[in-house]
This record gives sequence, structure tokens and C-alpha cells, in this order.
Amino acid sequence: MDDNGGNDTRGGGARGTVATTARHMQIGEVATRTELSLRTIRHYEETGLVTPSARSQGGFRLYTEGDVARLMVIRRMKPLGFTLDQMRDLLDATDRLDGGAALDADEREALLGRVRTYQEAAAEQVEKLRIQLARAEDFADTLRARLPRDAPATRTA
Amino acid sequence: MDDNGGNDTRGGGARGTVATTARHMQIGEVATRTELSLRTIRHYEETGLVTPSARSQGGFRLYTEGDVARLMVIRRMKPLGFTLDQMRDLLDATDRLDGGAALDADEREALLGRVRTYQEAAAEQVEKLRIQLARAEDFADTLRARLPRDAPATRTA
DNA sequence: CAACTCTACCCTAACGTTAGAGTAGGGATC
DNA sequence: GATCCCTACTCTAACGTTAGGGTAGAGTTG
Repeated sequence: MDDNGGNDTRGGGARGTVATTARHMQIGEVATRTELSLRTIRHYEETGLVTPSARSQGGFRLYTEGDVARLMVIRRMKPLGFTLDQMRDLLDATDRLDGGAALDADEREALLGRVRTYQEAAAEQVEKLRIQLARAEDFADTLRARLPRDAPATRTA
Repeated sequence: MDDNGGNDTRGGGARGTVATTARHMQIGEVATRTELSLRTIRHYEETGLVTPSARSQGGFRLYTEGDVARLMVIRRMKPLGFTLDQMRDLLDATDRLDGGAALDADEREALLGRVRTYQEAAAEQVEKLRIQLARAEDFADTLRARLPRDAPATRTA
């Protein structure tokens, strides 16, 4: 047993949990703050979604507030059902739009196009989620209807 | 290229698509009717969720209306995020409750307990879906806000 | 030293995706 | 009217993918 100990989101250790305002955080603190697992955060790095801004001499990942913000964005994107590749693509686009790197008209237009595409996909996904929710509610009700009026567990009748 | 040809839900061929009221359907018709892929339907059989009521001499799966109904139930369950194993478990329970097989009190109580458990899980899932939907809407709006007011594609400003 | 982190690797669920072979049944042929 | 053929449909088997979970064994940090 090591690492996350098998749980989901870190329990809040002793050391790294303090420096909420520090310049660098280790992965554990990031995990608690983002409610993502260590494995997930590392996986996001493997797939090029979020790369820690630095590494310690010994190789520990060191994250900044900006990194955490990016992770939070990803967390909000997840329910939209995009793949990690798509998220990376979208994040790259917005990053380049925001980063004041003076892009020429064509490039800017291309980037905006990408964002627009994702926006439309997002809107569609929202619709699907609505339908899913409706179906889920429906099914939950159906299930409840099958039960003899919330009777307690023991005692037959 | 054979089978489904790489698409998702079948396009509606020539032969099997006619006999909507026949006693047996082959997998293709079932797929169109349930909007599930051939692979998915076969997979459900592999995992013991829905077994076709019969097979043709040549080995084709033959489904009845009842089978289709069961598949539709599963389709409604999917958004609740249950695993296939859980669905099988739940379906077995309701099947045995419904099948007029005169079960004794203990057994009946046990089955109802299972259903109750799933009902609670379903209710929880509905809550999660609500939250997801909210987040998704939020994010979609955020994305839309980043776009220069739905401008057409070309022309920079 | 204790708590934390590292890489590397194997595992899972729920299908997707070929590949290669067989089947259902109607039409053309003899 | 039996045979062949053709095409649409289906079969099994098996590997691929996605988004991580879990574990091992070793190293790092405070």
C-alpha cells in the first residue's frame, strides 16, 4: 500500500497540505484541492493535458496555481463527455488565443473556429444529458413503483 | 468490411427489416428497433444480460418481443451508470418477483431488498446527473462567452 | 524516520473494430 | 424443379481503445 492508499481523493496528509498559497504544490495537495486522484493527474500529464510547471530536484511534480486552474477547467469539462484528446485540443486553442502572442488573422480565425466547434458539441452534449437525466428519473420512478411503499427491511407483512 | 460496416446502429437492410410483428427477429432488426449496436447486443449476451430466446439452425440469434423489451429496459438503465453486472442482478431480481413462481417470504423479502438498494442508488445517480448537467451547461456557456458573438467564419473584424 | 512521491506495469469495463467464414432466401439457370 | 449463385445478413474470435485503478519497489523531502 502506497500512494493514494487505494482511496479516491487523498485524505489530507501532514506536510504538503499547508502551503495553500505557496508557489509550488506537490501532487498530493493538488489532488485534494481538485478532488482528482493522483493517478488521474498523472494520467492527464501522460496524455499531455496538464504538465506540471516544474519538477523538484528529486523528480517530484510541482504545480502552480495556474496548473490547478487548468485542472479545474478539465474537471468541469468532463461531464461534457469530451475525450482527453479533444480537451487538450480545445485547451491548446484557448491558451493560444489568450496568450498575448500576437497571432495573425488567419491563425486567430482558425483557433476561433475550433472553439466554436467545441461550443456546438458542448451544446449538443447538454441536450443529451438532459435526455439522460429524464430517462434516469423515469427509471428511478419505475423502480420505486415496484417497491411495496417503502416498507422497512425486516418483518414480512 | 462486413457486419455493421463500421457504423453505429445499422442502416436498415432489406430482408429482416420487414417482419416487425413476426415471432422471431434476427439481431439486425433488434438493433434498429432498440438503437443499440450489433456489438452491444452481442456483448450483452456475452455477459449474460439478454440471451436470445432461440437460435436458427445456422446459429443466428432469434429474438422475441420480450427480448426486445428487456433490451429497452437496459437501455433506460444505462444513464444511471450501473455496470452490466448490476443490471443483470437487478433484472434477475425483478424477473423472479414478476415470474409467478410463488416464492416464500424470505426469498421475496431478499429480492425486494435488492430492488430497494438499486432504487436508492438510482436516486443518487439522478442527483449526480443533475449536478453534471448543471456543470455542463455552465461550461457550455463559458465557451460560448469566449466567442466573438457568433460571428460568421471568414472576415476578421 | 515518516510521509510523500516516482516510474513501470498490469488490470478493468464496455464496447469498437477488423478478419475470415458461414447462412438465409430469392433469382437465374438448366 | 433442382442447382447454383448472389447478396445481405450473421457468426465467432480476438485484439484495440479510453480513462483511469491498483500495486510494487525504490527514491525524496522535511
